[in-house]
Amino acid sequence: MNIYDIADKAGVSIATVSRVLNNSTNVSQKTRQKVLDVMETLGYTPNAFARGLNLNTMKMIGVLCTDVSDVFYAKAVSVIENSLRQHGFDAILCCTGDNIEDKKKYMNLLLEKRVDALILVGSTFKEKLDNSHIEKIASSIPVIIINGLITLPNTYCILSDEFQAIYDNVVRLCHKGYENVLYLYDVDTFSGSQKLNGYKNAIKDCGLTINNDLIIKVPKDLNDIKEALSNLLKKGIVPSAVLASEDILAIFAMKSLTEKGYTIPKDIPIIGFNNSLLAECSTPSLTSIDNMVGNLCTTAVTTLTNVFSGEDVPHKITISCKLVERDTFIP
Amino acid sequence: MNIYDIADKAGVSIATVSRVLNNSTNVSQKTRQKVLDVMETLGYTPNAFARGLNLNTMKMIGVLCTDVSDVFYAKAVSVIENSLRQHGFDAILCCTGDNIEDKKKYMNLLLEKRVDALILVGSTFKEKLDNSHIEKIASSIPVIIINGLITLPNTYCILSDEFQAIYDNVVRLCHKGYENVLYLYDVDTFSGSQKLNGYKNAIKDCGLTINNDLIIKVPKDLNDIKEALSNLLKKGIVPSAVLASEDILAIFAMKSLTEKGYTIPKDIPIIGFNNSLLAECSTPSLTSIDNMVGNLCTTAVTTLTNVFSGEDVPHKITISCKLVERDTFIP
DNA sequence: TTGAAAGCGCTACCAT
DNA sequence: ATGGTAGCGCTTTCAA
Repeated sequence: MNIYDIADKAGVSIATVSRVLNNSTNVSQKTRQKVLDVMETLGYTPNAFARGLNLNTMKMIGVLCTDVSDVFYAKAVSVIENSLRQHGFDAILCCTGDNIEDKKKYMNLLLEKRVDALILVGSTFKEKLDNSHIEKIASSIPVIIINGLITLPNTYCILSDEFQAIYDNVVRLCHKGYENVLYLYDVDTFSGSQKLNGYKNAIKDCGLTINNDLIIKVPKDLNDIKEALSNLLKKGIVPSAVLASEDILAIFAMKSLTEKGYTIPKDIPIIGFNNSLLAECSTPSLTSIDNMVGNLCTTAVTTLTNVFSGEDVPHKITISCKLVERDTFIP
Repeated sequence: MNIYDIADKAGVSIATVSRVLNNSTNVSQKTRQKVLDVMETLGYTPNAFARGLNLNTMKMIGVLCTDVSDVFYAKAVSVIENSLRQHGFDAILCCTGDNIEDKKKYMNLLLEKRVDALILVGSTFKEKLDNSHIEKIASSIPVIIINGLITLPNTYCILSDEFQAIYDNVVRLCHKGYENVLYLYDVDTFSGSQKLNGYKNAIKDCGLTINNDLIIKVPKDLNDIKEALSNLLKKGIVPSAVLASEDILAIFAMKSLTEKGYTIPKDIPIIGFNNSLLAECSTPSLTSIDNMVGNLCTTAVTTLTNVFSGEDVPHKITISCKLVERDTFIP
C-alpha cells in the first residue's frame, strides 16, 4: 500500500496526501481529516526508504563502541539511545571489538547506510593515529567522540576529565601518607593514557619518583591480577594504596590482596573508576571515581542536535568527575 | 555523486554500474575493473535509500529490550548485534523501558523504518496479553522473542529453561536438607513467572508446603532487600538457603545476611541467576545459574536467517541452563 | 487549497 | 556483454 492508494480512496491527489503526511499547513481541515481517516482504516505506514531517498536522511545515528557487554559502554549506549530517541533519531548499534581495521570497516558500513552522524564511544583511536579515516567521514557527517580527542573539522569531543580525577585522588592519597600508590590499568586508549598521565603527574607533583613497578598493565582477569600482585609482593613491594582505571580491576585487586592476608581498607585502601554497579556489589563496597557517563552522553546528543541546527558548537567539552565514597577508602 | 556520474566517467551505462555494484556475473572483467577504478577514485558510496526503495529492505533488524544498561540485556544485545552483523544485518537498538504503551510506540517506529524483523529480548509481555499488537507486526515481518512465549504465526520463541533450572536447584537444596529456601525475585515477566513456578513446583514435589513468607518480591535495591530480610527475620523465620532470580538480588541478600551476622555459605548457602560478571566480583563469589544468554541469542539470529531463507523453523526452541559453582554454594 | 509532474538513485527487465 | 528504461514511493516546485 502506498500514497497512491490513499489518494485514490480519499479522492485527492498524492500531493495532498504527502502534505497531510508532513503536517503541511496548506491543507483544509476537512481534507486532512478525510485523508487521515483513510490512512487509519487502511493501516497505512509510509515508506521510510522513499522518504529517505527524497530527504536524504532516515534520522538514524551510528553508535560505535568496542563492546556493549562492558558495563561502562552499556550504560553509555543506554543513555545515548534514549537521548537520541527523544530527539527523533534511531540508534544503529555497532560493536566493533578492538581491531582497528574492523572499526574502519564498520564505520564504512554505517556510512553506506547513510546515517546522519556517528557517535564514537570510548574510541581506542589515539591522537595522531588514523585520523585520515575519521577525517573522510567527518567531511560528510558530524562525528561526536565521547572520551576521545581528535582535532578535525566537524568532529566534536565530549570528555570526562579523567586526568584531573586521577591526579586529584593520587595527590589526596599522598597527602594522607599513602606514598606507594599502585596504579592498575588495562588498555592504552586515549582515556587510558589520560588517566595514566594523571597518576604520573600527581606522583611527580608530590615530590615523589615514579616507580614503574607500581604501574601495572593487566587484563581484566582475576588470575592475571593475582599473579601480577604476587610478583609485586615477591619483589618486596607492598603498595600502600591501590588506584585502578576501572572498577573491575580494583575489585579483583581487592580479592587478591584479601587472599594474601591484607585487610581492605585498613591495610590498603582501594579506589576504582567508573562507579559502576560492581562497586556497589563488592565487599567491602568500592569507593570509586564517577566519570559521569550519563552527563557525558546526554551532552553528546545535545551537541549533535546543536550541530544539526547549525549552531556554533565548541569542539571540545570537558566534564569533571567526582569521587563516590564507599567502604574501601574514606577520605 | 551517483550511479550516473560513475557511468559517465567510466563510459558505460548505469545498468552496467549497477551490475558491478551487485556483483552480477554479466560484466566483462575489463569493464568491471574500469568501473571499480572510477568508483575508487571518486570515493563513491551507493545510496542505501534508493537501494532499499527497490529491494524493499535495508537489511536492518529492530532489537528491543527494556534497558541495555542492565548486565543481562547488555550481554544479550552484544551477542545479537555481533551475530546479526555476521549475517550482513545492522541492529537498530530500542530500549523501551517497562511501559507497555511505550513499547508499542517504539515497535511502530521500527516498523516505519521498515526493519526486516524484530527481536524482542526478555519481553515483559505475558501470554494472552496484548498479543494483538504483536500479531499485527508479525503479519508483516518475523518476530523473534528471547525468553518470552507468544504463540502466533510468524513468531519464534527462543527460551532458556528457567523453570527447570530453578526447579532442579530447589530440589537439590531440599534433598541436602535446606528446606526453608527463600526465593527472591523482582519482576513478573514471562521469565519471572517461569522461575517462580519452578520454585513452587519444586517445593511441592519435595513434599513441602509453600510458605509465602519465603517468596519475596523486591526491587534491585540494597536497602529494600535489607528491609525485606529484616522483616522476615523479625517474624522468626530464618531461611536455610537463598535462591534469587538475578545475581544482583542474591548479592544484596548476601550483604544483608552477612551484616546480620550470618556466614555465607556456612550458615546460609546462596544461589544467583544469570552468571553475570557480578557473580565473579562478589565476596564470597556467587554460585549462579547460567542462562546461556550467548547460546540463546546466536540461536535467535540463526533462527531468523532460517526464516528469511524460507526454511521450516520450529516455533519454540528451549535451551537448558547450567549451574556454575562458586563459593556461595557447593553442591 | 489542490493537482500535475519532475525528480531522488537505484534495480531489473527487455532489447540488442 | 551492454544499454535503454520503467518503476520503487515519496517530496517539492510550479500552475491553476
